[in-house]
Amino acid sequence: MSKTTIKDVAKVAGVSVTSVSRVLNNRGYISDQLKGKVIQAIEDLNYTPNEIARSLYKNETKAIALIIPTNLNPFFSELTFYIEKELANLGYHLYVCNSLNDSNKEKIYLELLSEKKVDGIIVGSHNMDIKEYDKISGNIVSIERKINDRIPMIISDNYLGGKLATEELINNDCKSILCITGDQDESSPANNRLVAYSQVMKKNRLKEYIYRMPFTDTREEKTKKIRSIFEEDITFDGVFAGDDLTARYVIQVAESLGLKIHKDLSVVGYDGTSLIRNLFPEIVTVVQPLERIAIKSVEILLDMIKGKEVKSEYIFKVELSN
Amino acid sequence: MSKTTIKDVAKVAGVSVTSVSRVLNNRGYISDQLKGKVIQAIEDLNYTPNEIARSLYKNETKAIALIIPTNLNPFFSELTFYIEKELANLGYHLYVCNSLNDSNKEKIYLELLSEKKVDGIIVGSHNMDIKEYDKISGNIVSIERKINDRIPMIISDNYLGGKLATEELINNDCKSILCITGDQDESSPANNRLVAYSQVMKKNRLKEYIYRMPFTDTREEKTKKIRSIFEEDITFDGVFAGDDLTARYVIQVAESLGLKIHKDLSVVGYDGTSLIRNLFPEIVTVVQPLERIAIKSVEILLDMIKGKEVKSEYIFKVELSN
DNA sequence: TTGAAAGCGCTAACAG
DNA sequence: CTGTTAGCGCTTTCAA
Repeated sequence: MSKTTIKDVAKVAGVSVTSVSRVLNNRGYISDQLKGKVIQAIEDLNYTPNEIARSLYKNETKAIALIIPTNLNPFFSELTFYIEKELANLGYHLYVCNSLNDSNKEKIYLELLSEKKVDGIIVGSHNMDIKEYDKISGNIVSIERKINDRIPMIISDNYLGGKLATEELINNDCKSILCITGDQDESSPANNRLVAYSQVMKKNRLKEYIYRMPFTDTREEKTKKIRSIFEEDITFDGVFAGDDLTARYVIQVAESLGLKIHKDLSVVGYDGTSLIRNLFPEIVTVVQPLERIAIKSVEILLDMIKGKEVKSEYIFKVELSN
Repeated sequence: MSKTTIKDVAKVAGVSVTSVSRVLNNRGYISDQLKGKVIQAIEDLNYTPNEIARSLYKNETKAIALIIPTNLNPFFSELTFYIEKELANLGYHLYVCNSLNDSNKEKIYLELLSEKKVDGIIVGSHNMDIKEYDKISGNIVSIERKINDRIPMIISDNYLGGKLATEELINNDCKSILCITGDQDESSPANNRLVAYSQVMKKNRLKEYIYRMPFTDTREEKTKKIRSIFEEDITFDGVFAGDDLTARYVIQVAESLGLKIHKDLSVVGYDGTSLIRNLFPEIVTVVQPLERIAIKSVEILLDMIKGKEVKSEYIFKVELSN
């Protein structure tokens, strides 16, 4: 928090601020002699350039914001991790913004862009009225979410995921398969999992059972709902859960009801984060290539910042665990 | 990303930039008439003040950095969540910095302070040579880590945690209790868990078994080590694990070896994050009041930024789950 | 009440 | 090769 500025360095080195700036940025003509003096002064004063001043001049902050519902969820936690890692490698820093599915909070975070505090935003959230995004200029990419035509989308192949999951359950001889999905709307890429489920079920002449469970439900709420589903007369022998946490809750409820997993009930989850797979290696799940998605998001965003043309959609394959 | 500046607003409103600044900051004398014109112009131009310029002038960024080993770990994930939440409430933004236990990375992140890109830093990491911190001026608080006398420390009562855990195992009639701990050095607060374990064991005339497992070990490495411990002749009937993930791995290995948890082997974990407790409600663990720790860290850091006096240590009680 | 002007720390024309 | 100087967009004395 030293107050040493480029002026102090210039004074101590006995040169102009320009010369200091030159060695700082290693740009422009400068004799080795001056350079030496400047470097010496910088060391003596333990000087660090003020990045804020640089940002103001360059109109560039080397900061990116990531807006997600909550980093408590392993999916977003892992996404955050890989994005931060990649950005750090490239000399950027990451603001993490938990919108908590509150469109008002999301809006406030988006202001980081117009306030010039960030060079770009990666959105993994989606609560704000989509139209609001139309007003916002600046560099934005979106993960697993279609926002508008100007905002590139990095997604995984949700249709394939839904297909793999449903087929896996059918291969396990399940006849009565419940699909638990989030409360996303039809335009959401995640909805394609549902489409795939329906198609595969139809093809196999099986009756569809769809249950919508809001993302925002707590563990207690989810568990309660799952319990009441299982306590109704329909006896499912397969569940395709919308995410791994839900899959785990289903397993907990089923076991508490005396069901044997794999034998009485097959469960397939979704996401396949390392944490969940470490904690519950036995879980069958659709694995998203999170690291690749993260790296691609960063790549696309930085391309946009550099003014390069980017495609409007990037799709990644998923696969079944094990 | 509009390029509208305060000058544009002034021009459109037909006033000086000073007046615009006045209404922006709601400070100083300004007639209602001028104020109205300015507000109108701001709306017409969809103007947002450039926070970077403000930061430069005020020498304050309203940004805080959190340096942790990795936000993949539920403990740090939850810490990040609560810190970000609290900061957002107070109008601050959070940079998340995963040091990956690499002292060089930690050093680079610390530069955020001297570059004036942040107003303060919360450190939950600890790899950098402690002496390096002495050179750093600026506002820093530390979580669960003694860095130096100038840096306040927010910790939980590790001694109490170790005591509760060991006593719980003894109450479960365990006679042969293994303590798995991290590779922290003796000055680390976490070391007090070990001290408590030793004292309680001694008091009960039980033989101590301590195993050090580096934080940085992967799940595979940890599992392998745990397996070889259990395959040796000593047959433990109790394990005090250094964190909940390790506890889970112990349980996995034990079950794979045909042991019944609770009956053949009792396990007590540490941390008690909501995620693990949701996923794994039956786990017995020492619960740290993470939200309170997070809020206190923010409070102390902001106090330091405001120039207030703060204590050098803040200790929080822990408790056993269930 | 209002505005002109200096300056936060830095970079980059432009002269020399 | 080196230095003077004009901003980057904003806030705040200080005069008017």
